[in-house]
Amino acid sequence: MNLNLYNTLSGKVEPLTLEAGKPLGIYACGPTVYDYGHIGNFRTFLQVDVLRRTLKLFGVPLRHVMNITDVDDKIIRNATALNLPIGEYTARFEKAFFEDLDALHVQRPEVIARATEHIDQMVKLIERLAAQGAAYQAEDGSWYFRLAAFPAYGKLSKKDLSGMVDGARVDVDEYEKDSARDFALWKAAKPGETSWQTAIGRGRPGWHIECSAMAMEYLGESFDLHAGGEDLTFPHHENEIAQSECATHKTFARHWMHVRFLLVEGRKMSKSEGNFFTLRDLLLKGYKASAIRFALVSVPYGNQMNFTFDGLVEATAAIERLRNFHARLVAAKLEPGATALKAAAGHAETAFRAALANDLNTAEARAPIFELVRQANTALDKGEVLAGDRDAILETLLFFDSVFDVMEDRDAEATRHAIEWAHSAGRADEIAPALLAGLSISDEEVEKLVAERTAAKKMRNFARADQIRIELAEKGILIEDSKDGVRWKRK
RNA sequence: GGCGCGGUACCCAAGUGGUAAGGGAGAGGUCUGCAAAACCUUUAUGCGUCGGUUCGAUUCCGACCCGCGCCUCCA
Repeated sequence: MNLNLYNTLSGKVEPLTLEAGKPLGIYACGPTVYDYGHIGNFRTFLQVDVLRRTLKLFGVPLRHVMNITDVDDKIIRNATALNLPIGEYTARFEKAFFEDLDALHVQRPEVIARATEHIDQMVKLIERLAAQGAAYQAEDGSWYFRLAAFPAYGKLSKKDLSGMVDGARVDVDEYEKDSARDFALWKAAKPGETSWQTAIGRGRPGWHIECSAMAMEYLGESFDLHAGGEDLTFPHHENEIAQSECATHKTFARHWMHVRFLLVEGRKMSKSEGNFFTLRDLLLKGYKASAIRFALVSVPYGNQMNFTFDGLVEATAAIERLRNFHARLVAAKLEPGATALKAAAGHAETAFRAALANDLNTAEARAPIFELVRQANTALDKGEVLAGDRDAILETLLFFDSVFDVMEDRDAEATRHAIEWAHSAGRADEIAPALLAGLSISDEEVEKLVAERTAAKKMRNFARADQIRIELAEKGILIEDSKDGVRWKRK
């Protein structure tokens, strides 16, 4: 199946085309590792994860590159304040970033590229630009890209530069640029700052050049798809296009995907609004990683999403519904054969794939899955499900989960990590009491009490049975009796 | 100011020129020792407002109101 994806460059939904024999090349802008990631960051990474999982579902071989920006102004400032080498500072946050991605089940890209490990490639690219007069060095030793060298500038963000006057809203006094809109390719070393000695002088790379250089290094001078948050459209991606296409005279990325920002409780997320949350904040409040993933992924990437705590509660309930159904289906004792349900499962899968193919419409993709769950539950109630139906339904769920990845309950691990981190980071007071209650009882102890309750029930000692259930409920353990046995789970 | 996006039930959220997916929540019911889970019924003659085009608009066009984003380094 072909994926139709909105292309910022053309302003239209277009099929993502493959070059014969080559894996699809994707470059997705990664984090600047200067702090813990917030949910806005993760919305973008999660939506790119949906993209890569959808392509894999469609059988498309991938080469997905993500950069790590591990040198920039904020990093230097923060590391200096802590009196740390920047490498030590960034390593800490890079590690945290990948822990967070793991908690959210974001798959690793094929290539992870650190800016500081590609200085050479950046310098060569700047030299290439300089050779044709598109880059120049200012008196302080910094290098700039000459916007005048690239007339197509603005084609991605649809900006008309002729209306923009130098100096109007631009800081012109800091460096000696030919035009205020020229952007930095290379920043001359300042005393005490991290820098590299290179053929173009001592200094450090500008932000935009790293993505151009690393994308070309791993995907070639022209590649399939470039993705990132919507804020990057301008100036970051526009600048990448300018410097790359100026250097190579080739189309840089053919397709551009931008993930829209989220709002938190209806407002732009900001520290001053008090609605700024890292993943860790949410885990410590007791929200499950799977619920956060499901909530962040369920609104299509092209739509602004409103992230709310009610939404997390809802996502938790929706996932429960799926997991309950899955467990019920697997445990059911079924006769061989198949009914119309088998075909229904196939239709649900077709609708699921079609929704994703339609510009990654995750909201639309969920619907047929939930519909199938209801149909199958109804049939299970009536005892009408046969083994062949189950096989087909489980297969559909597998495809669904290959993209959404919320069926298997691996939440306790992410929560436990967050709690350990809170202790080490001096934030133990932020851990929700309910989480601590849940930790106070092991699986073995739960099993023992559940067995005792089952025995008590058998002897019609309902008082004791209820007492155990209440006791467990206080620790966040839910017990469910069914014809096929007793099941328990952590809330 | 320039460019762009959106306003769908109690909440979240798809969608379509021909009469409103899905999830959550609420209410009633079935099942159950009690629960939980599950199922059934129910909750928008209505899709920001006002006009227009059309046999017919929530869907197209216009105006207005409201919210949001980008406009030099925030995903």
